[in-house]
Amino acid sequence: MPAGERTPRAVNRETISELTTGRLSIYLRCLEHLESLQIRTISSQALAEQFHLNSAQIRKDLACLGEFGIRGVGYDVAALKQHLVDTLGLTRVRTLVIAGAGNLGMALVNYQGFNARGFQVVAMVDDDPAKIGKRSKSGVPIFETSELSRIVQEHQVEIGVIAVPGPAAQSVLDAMVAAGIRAALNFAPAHLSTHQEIKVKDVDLRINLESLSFYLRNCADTYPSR
Amino acid sequence: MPAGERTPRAVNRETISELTTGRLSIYLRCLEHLESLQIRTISSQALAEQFHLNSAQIRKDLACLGEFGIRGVGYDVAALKQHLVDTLGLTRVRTLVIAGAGNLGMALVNYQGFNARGFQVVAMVDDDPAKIGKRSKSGVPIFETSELSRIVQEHQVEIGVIAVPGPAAQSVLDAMVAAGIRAALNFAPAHLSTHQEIKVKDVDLRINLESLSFYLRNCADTYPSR
DNA sequence: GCATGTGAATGGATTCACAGCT
DNA sequence: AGCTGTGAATCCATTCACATGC
Repeated sequence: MPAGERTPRAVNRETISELTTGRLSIYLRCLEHLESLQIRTISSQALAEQFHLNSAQIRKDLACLGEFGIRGVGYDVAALKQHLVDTLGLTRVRTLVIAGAGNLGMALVNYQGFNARGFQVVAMVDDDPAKIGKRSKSGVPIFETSELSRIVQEHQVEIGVIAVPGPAAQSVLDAMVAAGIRAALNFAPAHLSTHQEIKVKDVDLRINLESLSFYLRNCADTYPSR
Repeated sequence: MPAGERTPRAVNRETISELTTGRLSIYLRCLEHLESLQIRTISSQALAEQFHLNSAQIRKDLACLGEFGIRGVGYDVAALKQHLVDTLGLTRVRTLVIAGAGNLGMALVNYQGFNARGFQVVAMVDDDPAKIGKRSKSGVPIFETSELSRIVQEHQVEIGVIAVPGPAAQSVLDAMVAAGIRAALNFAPAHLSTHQEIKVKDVDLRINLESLSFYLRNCADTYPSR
């Protein structure tokens, strides 16, 4: 190995697991919080306490980005934050299209998290003629689904959000692929046969409720009083 | 072991992992679909193809419920469905309260999945005086947060949904615990220090978006054309 | 001394492969 | 023959523990 190597060793980003990237997102939040508190330096130990995580895990996760910690001291908050932003691809705004202007779609378009740091909803599409031409509270216009391709071209849309009923989800996904979208967030409770060209992430709210139901059934159904 | 044992061996439900229960929910959906198609029997092989899963995993998961498959044949759709419903505690309706009547809370209260099989939103609470006394489109009333305890008592509420901004989330969770709620779904992007008495499940929509951003950054940012 | 970065050890979850039942 | 149920093997993630560097 050449001496004096300064650039962090090439990190194979493709080898970072999704579990890890999820935690990187969480660390990023925490760092932003620390920055707002004017804290300059943080140790893996201190971070671990905040999240009930193991400090070794945090160090392993962060080591994926290269060596940015300072031994004996900890991590520089600002520098580490910048590396996380970089690694997660949040240096530029990613544009979204939401398919489905029903309750869920409308909620998402108005939801802060979908229009905050790094993300922006540029349009919605829906099949209901009554909705076409209207706008969300926040001003996002609703178009016919057939216009998806044009919208994607025009705004360089990168992420599609599927907020349509289950049976319609597959055809929406297919349309997104055809339009050139490379990543999608699927809220429909359906198993989409997915193409090579697109990365789909499922968010299934009912599974979460059912998981809580399972918990209640096994632990809390047997509560003593009541 | 006594011969002629007919009841399935006692299954320790506490040993079923969350990953497994999540898949049980998915299987349940699929079985409902199959039932609507009048299909009586299904093999783990066939189920596996639908979900891109391994058939051994499905068999292991289902074995958690006891031995219900028929060797050489497969699983009886109706019977298996009933066992899943049972195991997941979906035999009776679980009542929900949603804290936060903002965009997200309103979306959730109107969302089908939150008022479908087994779940029912009975009330919302919010701190904004302008919202108190109003109702959601679907008719769910909005109360002051201070009334949480009464609502929980009155409707035997079992699940709390936290749909308030990050900073308010912890105090809402505390109030839910105080009111006797045993399970919560948290949409706030905050790390809640959790009590023994309550099971909290986090749903972080931003993490999902950031995960897609990470994917785009590493695979799709380097697309050839465009 | 103190905290990182990391090989080694552990712990889970997934997959394989086959014995056993229908 | 066909498919389940499951020990054994494998794979992946987490945790431990310590050498390394500030």
